[in-house]
Amino acid sequence: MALQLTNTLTRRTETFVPLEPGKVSIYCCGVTVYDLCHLGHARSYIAWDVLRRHLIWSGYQVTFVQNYTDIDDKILNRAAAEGSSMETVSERNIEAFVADMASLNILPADRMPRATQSLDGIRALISELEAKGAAYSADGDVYFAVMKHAGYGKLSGRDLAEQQSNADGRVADVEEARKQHPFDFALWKGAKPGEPSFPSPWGAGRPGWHIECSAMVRAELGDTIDIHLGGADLIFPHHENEIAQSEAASGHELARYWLHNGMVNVGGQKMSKSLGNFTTIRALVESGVSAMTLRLFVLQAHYRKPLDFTPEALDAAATGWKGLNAALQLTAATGPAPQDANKPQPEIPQPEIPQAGGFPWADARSRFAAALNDDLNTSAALAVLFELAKPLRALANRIERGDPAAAAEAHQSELVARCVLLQELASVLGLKIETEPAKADAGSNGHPGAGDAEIQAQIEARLAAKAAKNFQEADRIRDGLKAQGIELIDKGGGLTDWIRA
RNA sequence: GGCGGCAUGGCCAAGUGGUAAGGCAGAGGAUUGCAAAUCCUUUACCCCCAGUUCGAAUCUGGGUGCCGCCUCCA
Repeated sequence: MALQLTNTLTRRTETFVPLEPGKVSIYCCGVTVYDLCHLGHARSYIAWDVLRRHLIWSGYQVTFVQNYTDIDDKILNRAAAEGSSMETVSERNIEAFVADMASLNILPADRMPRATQSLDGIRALISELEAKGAAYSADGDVYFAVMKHAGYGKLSGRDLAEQQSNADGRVADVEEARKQHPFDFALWKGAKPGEPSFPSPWGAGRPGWHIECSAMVRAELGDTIDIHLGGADLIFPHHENEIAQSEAASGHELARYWLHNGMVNVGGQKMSKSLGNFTTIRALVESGVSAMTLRLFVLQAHYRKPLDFTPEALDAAATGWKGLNAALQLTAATGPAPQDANKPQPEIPQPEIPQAGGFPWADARSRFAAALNDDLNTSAALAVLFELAKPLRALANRIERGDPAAAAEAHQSELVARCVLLQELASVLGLKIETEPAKADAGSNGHPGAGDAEIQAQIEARLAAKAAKNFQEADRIRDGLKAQGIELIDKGGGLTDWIRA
């Protein structure tokens, strides 16, 4: 089955056909770099990362461009508040963005243009629009005239006449008064005193938000691209305006497919900076939630539906990930060596990997592919992963316990084939092995708790007590350690492991 | 008010005409000195009403509830 995608533009799920066979050009709206990314951003970019990985896995040559908006009121406000500059705030948050995306195992975009580096293209585009009569200037600002563009509203389903009457009752501020239509939006904003500005034919100022993306798409990928991505909250006005600008200038369709992801909700409300109900990726990871747990949490829901963020759901994902991770760890020990990490797309195997024919689960690969082809049904795809992983995690556990027969079983051809397949499919979802955090530094970073040596001594004492059938003493030691946050795990062969709970 | 979307077991969530995937939690069992961890087994007729159909969670109409966008937002 060919890839089906739900296109916001047509409100239909359509078969994906690229402009050029075998190649896909993608533009993904990035972040305004005034603060750290939160779970909502993570959801969006994980979803699109899976789209990208799936396309690569399917044999497409993908060009993925994502922008940074590094000129914006919010950045200026932040800079003013902390007494630094726009550049300082931007640079810091771009660095954080790169790190956060990497921690979530999101493939870096092929190119990441910035608004501040795209000014020539922006000015050229505004000039073109002006020459075509689609833009007008007013007091140093330049606006796009929505009434001059037939088809304005086609993405979001808005009707200009209707919206105008709706807007009539609103309070019109100074900026509103300059507009010919309430939906007209700024292409260029005249400089305000004390703010950074850039020269232009319309006077010093800075670009509006929407024009940045139009200019960057054009500079990086051309007039028409295959897929344009973004959050559902960008449909209007951002993407609507982007279409209007680009199509008014070029006369060509901007993007064939528009994909939008659903929001992350908290208590039934959208997670957002303005509501203040957000949790940053960083805060989650620092609180001990693993990156792959976040990935699993996000991928268990369909990308277009709203996703509720609750501690319970996150716990469920953490436990679920533990099982998959155990299977993947066995896979790493059994399967073929990982590929060269320096290759451009190192983690995504190409489709030539041999089929695991002959086994009852041999159709797992095609079921997985069918799930992703069905408008990125990651939830159904994950079900295939869990199915493959089940016997592997059981085996991993037996090996862990020192079962000698288990180690031999791991090399049976069926299990090896299963491992190879699991590894391949997991990589398409961007799920990768997470190793246990090191125990060594615990206790030394301000947290009260026993040092390793002391814990080991206690374990020895308890084992001795157990051997002497002094279970009361053994339990006393265990409870004592538990009070310090140390949990003991008895394993086969008289061994005891421990974890910091 | 306009546009769009969603309602499936205790929680999260697939499934778009043929008799309910998966994860988590729960229950029973195995294992354990007891635990923990782990493994095995197991748990739903799909918001309400009406209709179409041999047959509907899935289609149609109506109702109710919830969410997003209409200002910056992934």
